[in-house]
Amino acid sequence: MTASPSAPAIVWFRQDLRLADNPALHAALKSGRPILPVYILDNITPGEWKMGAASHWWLHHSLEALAKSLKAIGLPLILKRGESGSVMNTLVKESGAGAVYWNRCYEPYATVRDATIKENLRADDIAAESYNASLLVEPWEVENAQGNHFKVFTPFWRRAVEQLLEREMKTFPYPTKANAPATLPTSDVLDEWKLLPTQPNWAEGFAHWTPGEKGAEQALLAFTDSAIRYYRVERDFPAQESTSRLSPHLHFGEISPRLIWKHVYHQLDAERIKPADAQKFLSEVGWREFSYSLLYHFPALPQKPFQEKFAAFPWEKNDKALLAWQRGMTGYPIVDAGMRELWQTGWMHNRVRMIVASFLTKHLLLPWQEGAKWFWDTLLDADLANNSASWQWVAGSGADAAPYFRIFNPILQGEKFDEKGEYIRRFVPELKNMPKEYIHAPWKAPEWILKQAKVVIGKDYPAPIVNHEMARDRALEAYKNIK
DNA sequence: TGAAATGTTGGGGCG
DNA sequence: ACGCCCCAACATTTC
Repeated sequence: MTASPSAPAIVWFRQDLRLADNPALHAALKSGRPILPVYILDNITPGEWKMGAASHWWLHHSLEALAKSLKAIGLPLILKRGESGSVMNTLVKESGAGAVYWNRCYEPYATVRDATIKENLRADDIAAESYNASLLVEPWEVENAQGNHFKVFTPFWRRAVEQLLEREMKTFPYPTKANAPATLPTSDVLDEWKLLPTQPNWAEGFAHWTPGEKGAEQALLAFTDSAIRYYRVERDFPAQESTSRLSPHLHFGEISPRLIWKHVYHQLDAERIKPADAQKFLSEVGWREFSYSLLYHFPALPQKPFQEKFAAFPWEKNDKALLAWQRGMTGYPIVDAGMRELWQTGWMHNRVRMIVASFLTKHLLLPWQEGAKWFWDTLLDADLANNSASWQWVAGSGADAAPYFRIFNPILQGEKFDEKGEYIRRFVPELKNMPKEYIHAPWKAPEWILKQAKVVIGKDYPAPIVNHEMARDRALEAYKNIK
């Protein structure tokens, strides 16, 4: 049986929680059918990569924002929970839908899941179409001369930019009005999903974020209006607010990378920013594209080392050390500040992410997968492609990765990038009175300095859980096993 | 998008 | 004036 043209079109929202430049929504509008927007909370299909606690917090607020925006153009948002395929099946039957549109997800479990759903829908004569809303280039579009996917970032991005400049970048306008079906399926109540923490409310420190499409747009405008000018130089200093902070918005698809690209070029054409500044920022967006390409071509990226030889690396197991790292109690102030920033704010500055990741994998010799899991649960911008690719990058096992022997010295990194210790003082308050000369290695401070700063090492602030020189030698020794 | 070890150079102290 | 040593300062190599 073929559904009538007046049968509703379901728009299945996933990681595209926006109305602007939303191809699936646009397709539904174009179809002329009544539109039924749906979000399915699927904590079954993703297996071990089901959404983490911090992401749940963001999702709650983002869905609230999405529902509000949809309402303003005349549409509801139907919330359902369960395994995507069977929920969709029920929804289609209940609503008598004639079409289902969605924007692609690229996680391995999602591509498999969505292919099956599409096949089943079409077998029932229901139109099913998917679109690209999340990436500047599809992961399969960027190939080298041999027709393979790139394993090095620079040539990848060069090729991608060439392609992007060759073609017109199409974006879809923000819709003004839409029609909903006369009868609606029942919706879950968002609050009953209990996505927000209650006791203890560990999300207090998340308050400065504004999830949702409007918050994303504000963040983009604020950044491209001024901070992008200093981004190239200042992005490495965690005490400054010089990065875009767009990552969670991008992950949830509250902003389209195409609109980011267009907006940066617009600023460039108006000569409000310099080409080098625009390029630097866009190349960071490019790393996201590169990560998606890697995950697409190497679906085991979240579990297995991209470079096979790392399968034999002698990682250790040490729950006590892992816990100290997670809690920001390693005794290395720059590491601890980062881990506490993560816990308190749901985000960590990129420079510090590299430092803490290097510390986990090289100073503690703990597997990068452990770090990836912790980030997955605590980051508001937790994104399977970015998270997996970046952890492998630091660990040395990834594509175009930092060589394993590039071991960060947490003291030097602190001195270089948080010279005055502002960032450390913000997140490690027990060191707030330490003079900058000793704040990066407080255990080396003379007795009278410690006394004056009211710090007893091992009591107020932990002694270093490993000795840097010893750890460095040990890491290099371990590396010899796989060289 | 490192750090440490090793090598080289050149100025100054000093016999 | 000269050679020698010391050691920053910088460069190169290695991990």
